[in-house]
Amino acid sequence: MKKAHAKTNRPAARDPVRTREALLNAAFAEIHRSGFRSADVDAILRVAGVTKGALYHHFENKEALGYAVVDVVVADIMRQKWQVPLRDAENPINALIAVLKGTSLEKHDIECGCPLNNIAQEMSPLDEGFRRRTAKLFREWQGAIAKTLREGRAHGDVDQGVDPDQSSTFLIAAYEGYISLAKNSQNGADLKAGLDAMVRYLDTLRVQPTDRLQASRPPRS
Amino acid sequence: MKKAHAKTNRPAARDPVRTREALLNAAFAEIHRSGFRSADVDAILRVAGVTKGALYHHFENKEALGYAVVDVVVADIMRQKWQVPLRDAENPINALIAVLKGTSLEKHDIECGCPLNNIAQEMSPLDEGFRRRTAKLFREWQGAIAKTLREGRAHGDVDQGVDPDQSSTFLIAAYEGYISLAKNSQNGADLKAGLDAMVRYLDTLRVQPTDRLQASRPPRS
DNA sequence: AGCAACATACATACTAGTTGGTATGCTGTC
DNA sequence: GACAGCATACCAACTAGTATGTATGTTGCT
Repeated sequence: MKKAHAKTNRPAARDPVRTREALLNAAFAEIHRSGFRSADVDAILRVAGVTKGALYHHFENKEALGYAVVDVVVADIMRQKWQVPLRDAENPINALIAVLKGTSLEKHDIECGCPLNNIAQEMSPLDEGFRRRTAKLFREWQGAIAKTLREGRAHGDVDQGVDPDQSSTFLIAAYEGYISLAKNSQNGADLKAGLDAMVRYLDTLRVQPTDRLQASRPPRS
Repeated sequence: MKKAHAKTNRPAARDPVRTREALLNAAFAEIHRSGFRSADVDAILRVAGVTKGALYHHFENKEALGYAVVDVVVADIMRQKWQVPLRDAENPINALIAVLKGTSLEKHDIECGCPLNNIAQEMSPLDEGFRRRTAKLFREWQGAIAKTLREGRAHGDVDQGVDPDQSSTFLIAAYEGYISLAKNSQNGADLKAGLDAMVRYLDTLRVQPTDRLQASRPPRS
């Protein structure tokens, strides 16, 4: 009996779940391009194919919509990219390298940057609700990498000298930094070079011969 | 007849240089806090102690004011913090470490983040004028560090295995990354830990005994 | 005197949010 | 099992506030 509405991206009449998702997806795209404050609500409605009434039925205001975008859409993107591949990986270093190599070098993605970092940078000083939400996602991200490294260390794939928390934070900082630089230069080669540097760093975290000093691994306690 | 308005921060009557500087400084502060697009022109005027007429006498529009802020104020901040100390440094590694240690851990500075990166992140995808200007400053910054490292290598203070360009870009990416994370967490200890990690990395760039393999130095060609 | 350097008041445009109303589908009742 | 009753889902037009930018007037140097 479910209405099989066909081709448009406009949600079928009376399909609140679809409507809500259409709004979230459209809002995410608009926010990703323009930032939250400059995100045009009317543009979101046009893409979602609904009107103001629908929006303000599902969300109290623009801020609540933005919160939901972070809680649902951005959170899902990050978890799909990082947590899921790391969760059931045989070798953590290989898995991390694979994730890095999976980073898009598409023009559009480079120009828009990291959605999580974008919102965090824009809203952290201005809105505690956004700040807490993005900080939570950063913590989850950092914790997932640290956990993987810790397990890899126990399993003999990661060197004992590695501090999982420091290395994890370092990886995230470098990753976001390179993405930021590439967003500015609009040059995919810059991001590629940065990711390559990170891959080389990750290789240094593998188990090393114990007789060799390892002074040159940056993040250690 | 000269109105001897003494105590306010309002520029002296008929002092165009002062007026222009007051506008630039007020605009920088406002943009640093709120970003360019959400920067309130009236708030800038209030802080600068002038009116719309003065603003639009000196600048064609808000965009031109923003461009000037980047070209003058932000450029000066970056050069004072990096280029100047590096220019006449005896030891480049020591100088870079000193610059890092000079990074403010004040609450206000952590919450606002790096002015250059802020504007670059916000405006790069939206305005080519801003993008070119910020990209130029990043290039200058990157070039200055690379030059220092190159000279240090020739002088015997930096290891021959170091690629000045890659290491320089890496330093900037990590620096901006850590600042971004701290801006989000609003935790000065996070930034401190990141800077410490960078200092440890910088120490690995010093001349090393040649018989030791140095696989674990991230940015190399 | 005449132009640069401002101030004041106002026009114009945009945009988040509201209001009042309509259509749809579920649910309990007979 | 059908229909009254009702809550949910949505629409279109409007409002109120805010933002940039402008038109015009005034003041002070040189």
